[in-house]
Amino acid sequence: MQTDTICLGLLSTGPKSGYEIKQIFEGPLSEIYSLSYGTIYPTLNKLMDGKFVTCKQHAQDKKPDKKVYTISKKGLTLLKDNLIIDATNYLRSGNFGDQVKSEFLLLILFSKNLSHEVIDTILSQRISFAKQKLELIKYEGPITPELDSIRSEKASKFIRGLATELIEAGLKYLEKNKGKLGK
Amino acid sequence: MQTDTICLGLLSTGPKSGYEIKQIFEGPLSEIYSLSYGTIYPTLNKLMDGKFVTCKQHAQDKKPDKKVYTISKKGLTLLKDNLIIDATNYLRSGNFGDQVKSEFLLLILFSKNLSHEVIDTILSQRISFAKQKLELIKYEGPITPELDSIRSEKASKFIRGLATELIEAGLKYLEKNKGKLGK
DNA sequence: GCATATATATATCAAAATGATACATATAGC
DNA sequence: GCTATATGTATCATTTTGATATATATATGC
Repeated sequence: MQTDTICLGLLSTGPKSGYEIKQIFEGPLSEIYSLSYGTIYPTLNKLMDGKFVTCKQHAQDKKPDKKVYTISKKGLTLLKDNLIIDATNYLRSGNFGDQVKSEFLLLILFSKNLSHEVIDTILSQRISFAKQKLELIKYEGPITPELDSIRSEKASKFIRGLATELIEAGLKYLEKNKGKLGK
Repeated sequence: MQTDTICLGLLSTGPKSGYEIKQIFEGPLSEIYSLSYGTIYPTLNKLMDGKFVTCKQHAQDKKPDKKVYTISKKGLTLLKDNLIIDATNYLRSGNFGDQVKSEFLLLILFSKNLSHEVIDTILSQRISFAKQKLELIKYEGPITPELDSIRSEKASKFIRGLATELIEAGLKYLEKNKGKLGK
């Protein structure tokens, strides 16, 4: 999916700055996708050039201006068109485009070359990491309005539910099978 | 994790060609990681330059020569050194480096902009896709020797078990909740 | 009180990776 | 006989990353 489409999709749930888009990928969407500043800022500028978004500069005393982007009518049209194309390509290719790169699992795969102590540490660190993730994802308390506009979407709840199930399944497996790897 | 380390790790389970490395990322390791030819071939050449691997060219009549790479002693040392560094960085950073980019979940996230029919199709296509994946991952029948050298590793079985649990959990969730998204 | 770390905020860029394409042939299906 | 897929290596423009720079405010610890 093009970065343009992803940014427009996020802006379709409410106006946001580049920094806030990045925050979303570090928080609520970290199980789904990621984008770096080097991709986000140029994309927002490109969307500005094409009038797919508008920008309001909020002066903040002593902090750099906050540039809040709002999707335009033209942008919303582009978003819908692009999503339909993406969905159609999906269905045709039979490839759902999920890209997973897990350094944890690579370390496990190559664990023959590591000592048992290191492997044990990696596994237990991973388990506590997964528990933290679960706490974070289940958190329902107060949050910034920008992040909340994502969190309250029906689709977002669907995805959080799925992510929760996946993390729990992984956690359960690791706790049950961690002994089978080392010795 | 550096591409060098990943290729060395795969070669540590037996000699392989660039094409076979790619095949592994399309098949048994598709749940873990991916690499393109544009990354694999230059990396193998770089490893050759540094004498971390050796290469035997098998002439095949009418097909291009098959270049089979074997890890050297120097390469095995580098692999172990790099893995320890990676494991240590992991533990220090608290970041397990998993990178997930799911176009499927993005489509779901932005599904407000799609028709119910398209959403339903995406969901049911995804469900049958997951079922295919499960069949593939559970397959224990005959396979090329190169792929088998990966499959028979203890770590590999651990990872396949984990992948199976994750896919099953996701499948169960989708089947149970698919109705909650559309209407 | 002072130093250090973290959060807010945008921007840039070298290095790395992708995705597409090119080339050449064999086999399998229709 | 045609077309699609599989085997196999290689290249390259475009995209993305990951690190860094810049600037300030606030919170934490000693």
